[in-house]
Amino acid sequence: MRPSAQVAVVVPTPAHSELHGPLTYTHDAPLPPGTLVRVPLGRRTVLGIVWDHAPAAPGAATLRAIDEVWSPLPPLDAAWRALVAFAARYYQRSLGEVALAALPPALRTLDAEALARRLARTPSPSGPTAHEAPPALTADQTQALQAIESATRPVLLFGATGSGKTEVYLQAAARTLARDPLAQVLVLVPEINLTPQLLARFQARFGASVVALHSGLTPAQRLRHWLAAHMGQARIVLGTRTAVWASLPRLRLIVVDEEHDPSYKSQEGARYSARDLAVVRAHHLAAAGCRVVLGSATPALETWHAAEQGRYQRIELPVRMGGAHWPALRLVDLRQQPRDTLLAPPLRAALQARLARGEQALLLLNRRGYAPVIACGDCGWKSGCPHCSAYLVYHKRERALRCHHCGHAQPVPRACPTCGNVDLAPLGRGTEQLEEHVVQALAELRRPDGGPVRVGRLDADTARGVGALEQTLAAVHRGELDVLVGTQMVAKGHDFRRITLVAAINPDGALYASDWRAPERLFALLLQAAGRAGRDAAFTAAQGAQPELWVQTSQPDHPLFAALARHDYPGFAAQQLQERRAAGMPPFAHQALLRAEARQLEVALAWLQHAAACADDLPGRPQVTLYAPVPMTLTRVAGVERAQLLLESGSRAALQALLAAWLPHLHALRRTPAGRGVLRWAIDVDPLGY
DNA sequence: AGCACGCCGACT
DNA sequence: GTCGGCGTGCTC
Repeated sequence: MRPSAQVAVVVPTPAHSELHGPLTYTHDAPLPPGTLVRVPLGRRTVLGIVWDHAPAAPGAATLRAIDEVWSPLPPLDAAWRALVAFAARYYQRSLGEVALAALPPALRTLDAEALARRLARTPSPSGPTAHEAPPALTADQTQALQAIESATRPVLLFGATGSGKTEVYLQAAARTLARDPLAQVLVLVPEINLTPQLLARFQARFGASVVALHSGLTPAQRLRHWLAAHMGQARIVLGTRTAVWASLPRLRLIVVDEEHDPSYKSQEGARYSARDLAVVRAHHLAAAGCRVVLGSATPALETWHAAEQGRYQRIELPVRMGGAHWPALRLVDLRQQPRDTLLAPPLRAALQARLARGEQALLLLNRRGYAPVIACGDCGWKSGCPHCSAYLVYHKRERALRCHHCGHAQPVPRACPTCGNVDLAPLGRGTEQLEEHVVQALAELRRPDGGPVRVGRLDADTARGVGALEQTLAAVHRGELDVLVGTQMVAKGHDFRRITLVAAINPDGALYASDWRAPERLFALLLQAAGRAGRDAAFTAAQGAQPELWVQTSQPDHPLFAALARHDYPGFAAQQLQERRAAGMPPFAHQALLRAEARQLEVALAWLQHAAACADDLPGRPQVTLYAPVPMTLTRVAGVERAQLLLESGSRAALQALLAAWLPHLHALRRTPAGRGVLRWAIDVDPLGY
């Protein structure tokens, strides 16, 4: 058989490669776009995807032949390819990198034979097996459901904890599946291990037609679930941000739960936003009637702004909470307290009173370890990381100093390394110290049954290991722990029945932080944390307890707290948006970052300076502001210096045009003297933090 | 990114 | 005498 057709194939060429379009291969017949193939690339063979158009002039003198065609597998459809093509263009990555990263990693290791074996073992298509009966909806929920069904724009489902968003998702999914016997639904969640309840509820309602897609699965499970989605057997796919890439040939509804959550933004590789791509994906499928629902109690300001402008349709679910009260806000002015106060007297008294009555409490402190740094009182030495521009955190129980950025660990020195002083003191507070402090402060206290108060801690340190997280949460749930101390991970989605007091020990970092998105995140965290209190209305009522949210702060007059006291997200958002508009910040401007890494900071900065110079005269340049290159806030991590250059424009099109035209110049810089010593560089479109 | 080829230091 | 350090270059 003589090769007679030229076929465009997308292969995994990384962003740094200058091969960013499809490559041309030969085959004995044309192949439909979306077909998976194995092709030779250099000295290896790789997985590739047949793409839509063969380039007019292949860039290579001699073309090579496709090795293997995976014909048993249906091609990836046009809508999937459109999503990948959009993301590659928008986030300035190569088509191949995005397309291949969107497939389950295990697929890349298969050959045609192994694939055939696997497909033979896939189960027969399963419809949604009716299990648990859906509960009756409230009037508000019914209205929300109807609005979703008739929506022609993305829907923002704005509703607090306890307003019944999940039931709306479930019934919207049920109606979508009922309307079209082949329809598929995609549900995105921030972190699957923190929301196992949602998966459980979907499985209880829809049975085996629900599959999960997230990084906690084994490679084989992930592949099986991906194939089930691709073959149309899975009717509902529930997963984390990577699930936005799932091949779903009959996708008709996308739900993005907790849409404001920063974990939807990928921070390495292609820096995509799964929430934004979900909106794009639904838009591509608008003609087929696909809807997208973004749900949150504290939407991202970008999303809120889009709703204000009418680009998204806002649907509000009023809080019901089964008659329970919204927690009252109690502020402690830390300026009136001694430095480094952990529990101010009024908070301590409130805590003791609650525990003595048999209620539970949740204490939030966003720093793990015992103290964020140890210092010498004589010479001023501080425990800096040898590889990062950060302090080593003191972990008392481990007797170690640990870097939370590069993983460096060392024993705690007996004496100051510079002056020999043996009196080294921990500075600042972490969850480990808070736990110790709370245990001491409550040692004398007795619960109504006469037992001692039991204190538990939940952070990345105690949650390590299989099931550790679930065990602690279950212990709180069963009432075996009275106080739970932890980082923000305790605020997410858990249902603690008897918690009536939630306290943020010192969240001020977010108010001083140079990160201008910090207030938005803090508001979301505190509102979410407050939602943990008073969940069990019957218990709260029987106790005669008004649930409380305590915040210790040295800025009690910050407008954030006034809005929080009123439980007023719209008010908070209006105030923040006004500030953003005045300062010309997103969502009133569009941003991108060029980041560079090198062994020496000067090298990274100089490269960015050269990069800025090449941007002159490019399309879009007049409408884009390029700021001066600066070191990142955390300059050095694991021995690598990092710097960045911010680009900002009122016009997304101008920014996109500039970035696209800039990329070849940036690649070319690699071969110039300016490129020497630059380890890596990357463009981050719509960056979250910097 | 892989994965080669390609020239200079401490080991079986 | 080799094993191996990562510098530089290529992949239809």
